[in-house]
Parts: sequence; C-alpha cells; structure tokens
Amino acid sequence: MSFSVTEENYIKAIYHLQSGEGNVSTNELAAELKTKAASVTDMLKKLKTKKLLSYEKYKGVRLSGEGKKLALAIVRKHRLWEFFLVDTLQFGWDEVHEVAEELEHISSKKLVEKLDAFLGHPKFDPHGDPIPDSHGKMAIQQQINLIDLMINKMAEVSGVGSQSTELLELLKHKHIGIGTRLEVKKKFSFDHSIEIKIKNQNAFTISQQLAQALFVKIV
Amino acid sequence: MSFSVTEENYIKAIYHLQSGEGNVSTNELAAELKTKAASVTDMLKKLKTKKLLSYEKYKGVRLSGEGKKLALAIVRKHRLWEFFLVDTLQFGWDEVHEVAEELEHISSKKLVEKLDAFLGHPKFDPHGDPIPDSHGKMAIQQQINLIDLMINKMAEVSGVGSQSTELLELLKHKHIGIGTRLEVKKKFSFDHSIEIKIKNQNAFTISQQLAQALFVKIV
DNA sequence: TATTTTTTTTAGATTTGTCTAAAAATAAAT
DNA sequence: ATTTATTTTTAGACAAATCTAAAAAAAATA
Repeated sequence: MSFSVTEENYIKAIYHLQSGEGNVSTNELAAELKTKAASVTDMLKKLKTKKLLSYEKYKGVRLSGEGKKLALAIVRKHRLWEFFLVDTLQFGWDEVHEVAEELEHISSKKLVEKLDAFLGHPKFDPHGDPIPDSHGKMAIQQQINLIDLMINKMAEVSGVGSQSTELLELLKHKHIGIGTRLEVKKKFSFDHSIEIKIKNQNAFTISQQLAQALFVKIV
Repeated sequence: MSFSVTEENYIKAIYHLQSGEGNVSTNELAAELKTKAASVTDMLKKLKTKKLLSYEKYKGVRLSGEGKKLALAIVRKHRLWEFFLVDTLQFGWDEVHEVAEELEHISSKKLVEKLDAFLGHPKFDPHGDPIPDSHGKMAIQQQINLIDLMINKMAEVSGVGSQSTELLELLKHKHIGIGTRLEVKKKFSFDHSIEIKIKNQNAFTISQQLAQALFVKIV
C-alpha cells in the first residue's frame, strides 16, 4: 500500500506528538501541521479506515502497529537524507531540515537501503537524533564525547573521563560540572581546541585534552 | 514562482515532444502523460495563464522562454540524480529512471548545485543524454546512432533511445549495455539489419529497430 | 449541579486535477 | 464540395484535501 505526502505528514506528526503516553488531540495535530481542526478530523477518519491508527470521536488518536512502522520508515528516510546532506554534500547542519522534509517522501525502498550502505549505516543524524534501521530499531541515545558535539547544539555535561584531582581542579576553576549546559561555538583544527559557551558567561576555549575528558548528552 | 509536480510533468512532457519544430498536439500529450485529452486541455489553459507556454484553441502548444527554462531545470535534476544513483549508489543504469522521476521534483536549488559539484559537474547521464548546466546549456551529444556507424570502426555503446522494458530485456539477452565495445562488420540493405562484433564473441546480426535504439561513441 | 468555555465534529463550499459524454472544430476522403 | 472521420474542446461530475461556520460533546468553573 502506498500513501500520499499529506497522509505521511500526518503519520509523522502523530508519531512525534505521541512520544509521551496518552492520546494526541485534534488541536495539537492541527497546530503541528499548521492546518485546522476540521481538516484533521477528516483525515483521521480516513487514516483509520486504512488501519494506520486507532481513533474514536472526541478521544484523540494513537498510531497502530502499522502506523508506527510507517512513521519509523519516514523518520529513517528523513534522518538518512539529513546525514547525506551534511556529510556528503557539505550542507550546514542547520540548513538541511526543509530539504529532508521533501526527500523523506521519495518512495523507493532500494534507494533508502543503498543510501544507508553508502553512508556507512550511520546511527545518528547531524542533530544527534538516532536513525531507525530497516526494521525500525534505533540505537539508544548515549552520551557523546564533547569533542564530537556538533556546533551550536545545546548539551549537558553528563560524565567525565577520569576522576583525577588534576581534572577536577581544572573543572572547578572553569565552573564546569555534571549538569552544566553548554554549546560548542567553534572548533580549531590547529590544536583541536574548542570554544564553548555557557549561559550567562562569555565564550572561552578549552583544550583538546579537556574536551576529550568530558561527556555530554544532547538536550 | 513554484509549480506542482503535475504541472512540472506537463512542462517536461511538452519539452520532450517539441524537440522537432511544429506544435505539440493535445492527443500526443495525453498519450505521453497517460491521461485524457480533456484533462490536457484544462491544464494547458492553466499553464498559459502562468505564461509557461503559448497555446491557442485547436492549434497545439509550444513552451515559452520561461517554460523552456523550467523544463531544462527539471531535466537537469533528473539527469544529475540518475548520474548519482548509478555512479555513487551503484544502481544499474536500467533501474534509475522511476526513482529519478520522483527526485527531479525536489525543489531546493542549493541541493542541485551541491549535488552537481559533488558529482564533478558531469556532462552526460548514464543513458548518454547531456546534462544541462545551471544556465540550461548542454554539451553537444558526441554520440551517433549505431545505424550510422561506419564499418570496422570501434565504438562504445553510450546511450539508448528508449527506457522501455522491452528494449532492456533484449539488450540484457544480447549482453549489450552502456560501455560495451563493438564494431559494425556488415550492413544488409534488404532489411537494414547490421552485423556487429563484440570482442571475444562471434559476430551476430541485430535488427534495424535495435540499431536505431542504440547510440555509440567512437573510441 | 448548572453554566460557561473550550474542544471537536458535522455540514457545506472550494481548489486541483481528473474523468465521461457530448458538442464543436479541423482534417481526410469520397 | 459534401460527407465522414478524427481531434479537440466544453460541460458537468468526482475524489482529495482543505476551509468556514455552526452544532455537539467534553472540560472547566462557579
């Protein structure tokens, strides 16, 4: 079975909104899709007959197994294309979203698998979000080394690479601790030092050694 | 201004059909687009108001300057994507057409230019057709029809005249593909069939129809 | 609990692209 | 030059996805 671009966009929107538990409301969906509640109601009735979701009048909506499968396939394509745009075509990580919104609706299964193989089966997209594999499975978002954090991505310090007093002394001096939120503003290839910015502070640079000793979680 | 996928397909179809001179007829277009003449008439009226073509009742249609520009932009995208699919993703040259039909409607200008640069500004697609540059200019096709190849001149298959599965089936059976090197050994005026010789194989004859569907480059 | 407010659904209209059937124009043939 | 055949256009209808306005249901509040 094949679906229109509009239908796919509804499925994707529901997927993103139902991440908590509880049902997704008509109004939430209308806001997300920049359309009107009446249009959403019509589409939900249609997608229900296609068995992509469970929906009862006034009760909101949740994806069925089939619906989730479709959503994951779309998310997979979106994130693979984003990876391609940044990694292969040298787009900035902040300018790929709209293009990927279009590319995610290209239907060829073979294209997706060949693209995935060409890119080396990446597990995370340029924003740090996990890419579902061909069965819909995603890697757990684990912490990454600060040295690998992409520029301008807000992250939270979640671990350190050693307990040495020397390291802790340095961290104390720079007012960095577990839970500190920061962004990488620049990376200097000369000595692999990086410039970071902590809220309400001026940006400052830290050495490669220090960056490698810090682990962060994207927030 | 931006155009729907349907509108773009009409423009592309007219471009391909008007290659000779003379106007393109409603019925020709209906056949090419697998739709009905009545639908074509409706769309032509619409595209005329958008100034993409000149159209008078019962007189057929031709693209305007704007229309040609749009057609060339679509053809450029189609052929660049075909090149990408074959060259980068290792698709077979005979399985890329449908995928490229979808990809050609992705709108991002930046994507096209980045893709073109990544591929090394290719001049011809995997079927031997020239790829328009960003200004719409194409390299002269230095390939000739196999039927016109002089006897005993070594040449290399560089393109096919159609994408039909019937042709592809025949070529597969005869082990002829893009890049196959061959020579014409004899031409028979009775039925215009020609005898060709591929290295390490016995010579065999092919029909006029097949020869006309093959383009070669002298090597 | 009764009433007001918010959310959601229905009803009916609109747009895009399509279709069939019938009418009009053009081209071909006697 | 008529008649016949073909091509093209009009007229009216339909499906997809949307909208506005009004009605119905659910939630919030007094």
